[in-house]
Amino acid sequence: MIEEAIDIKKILRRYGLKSTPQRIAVYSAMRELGHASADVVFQQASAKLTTLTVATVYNVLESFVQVGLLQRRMSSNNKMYMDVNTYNHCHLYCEETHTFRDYDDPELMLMIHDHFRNKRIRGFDLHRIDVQLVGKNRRVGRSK
Amino acid sequence: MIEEAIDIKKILRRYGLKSTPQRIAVYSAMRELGHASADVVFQQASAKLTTLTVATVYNVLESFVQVGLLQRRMSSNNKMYMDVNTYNHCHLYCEETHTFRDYDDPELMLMIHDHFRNKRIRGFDLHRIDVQLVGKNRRVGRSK
DNA sequence: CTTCATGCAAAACATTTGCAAAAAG
DNA sequence: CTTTTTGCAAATGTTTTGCATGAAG
Repeated sequence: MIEEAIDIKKILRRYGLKSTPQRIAVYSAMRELGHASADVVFQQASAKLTTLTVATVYNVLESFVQVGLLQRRMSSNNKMYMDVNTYNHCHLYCEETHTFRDYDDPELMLMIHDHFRNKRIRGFDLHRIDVQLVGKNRRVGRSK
Repeated sequence: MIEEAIDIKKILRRYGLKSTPQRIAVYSAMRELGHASADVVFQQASAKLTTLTVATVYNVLESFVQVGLLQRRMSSNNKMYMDVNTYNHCHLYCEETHTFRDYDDPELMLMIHDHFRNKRIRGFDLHRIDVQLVGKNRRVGRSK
C-alpha cells in the first residue's frame, strides 16, 4: 500500500506530473480496474481518498491522457473510458455491459502491422490501429 | 428528390418500419452524410423537414439501429455516431475532429477473418471485428 | 514563494422519458 | 379504427467551467 504509493509517485514524476494524493488515488484505482469509466474511477478512488471530487477525477484523467500515462478508449456508450495499458493491444468489448477486456494476440498485431508497413493513406496521419472484438460476455452459468 | 423518397419508403418497408416523413428525412440525411452524430443528423434533416424534433431524431436513429438499417459506431467523443453502411468495413477515425471515413481493404478483412476462423474466445460471443485506423486528417493545404 | 491542482457549485451538453396529440396502415 | 410515431418539455446523466482556496516543489 505504502509501497504502491511510492511506486506511483515515481511514475508520476517520470511523466512530468506533480504528485498529489488525488493523482495517486486515481492512478491506483486505474491499476486495479484496468479499464473504467470516470464514474467508476471516482467510486473506486474516493473509497480510499474521501475528499476526492468528481471534477478532480476528470481533471486528473485528462492530465494523464495528455502525458500518455493513460489511454482514452472508444465506446458506443457515450461515455469516457480509460485504459491503464498504453501499449498497442486488442480489446474485447461487450456491447451489453460496455466493459473492456484486454486481448493480446501478438501474431495478429504483427500481421496487421506488416499489412500496413508500406501503406500510405491519402490525407491521413495514422497514429495507431485499434482492433476491437465486439460481442457479448457470455454468462458464466449454471448449465441448462 | 421525389425519386429518393420513394426509394427510401421501399427500404423502410423492407426493414419492417412504417414510412414517415421524419424517418425519410433522417435516412436521407444519413445517406448524404455517411457517418454522423445525432446533432448533425438533426441539422441536416431538419433543414428539409422543419417540423423535425431532436427527440424524434434519437427515436428514429434508435429504431434504425434495432432493425439493422444503420450501425452505431464507437467514438472517443462521448457522443453517438451512426454509420449508413452496415457491411463489415474499416474506418479512418480522426481524433481531432471525431469524423469517420470508410476504409475498404478486402485483403485485410480476409486476413483477419482467416485469423479468427477457428478461434474461440473464452467467455465471449464474438459478433464482429471492428478495425479503426486512428489518427488525424491531414490538412489539405497550402504547402510548407 | 510561486505555480499548479483541487473542491465546489453552476453551467453546458447529450440523451432519455412521459404523455397527449397526430399520423400511418 | 388501432397501433405507432411524433412533438414537447422536463428529467437524467455526464462532462466541463470559473474561481477561490490549498498544496506541491
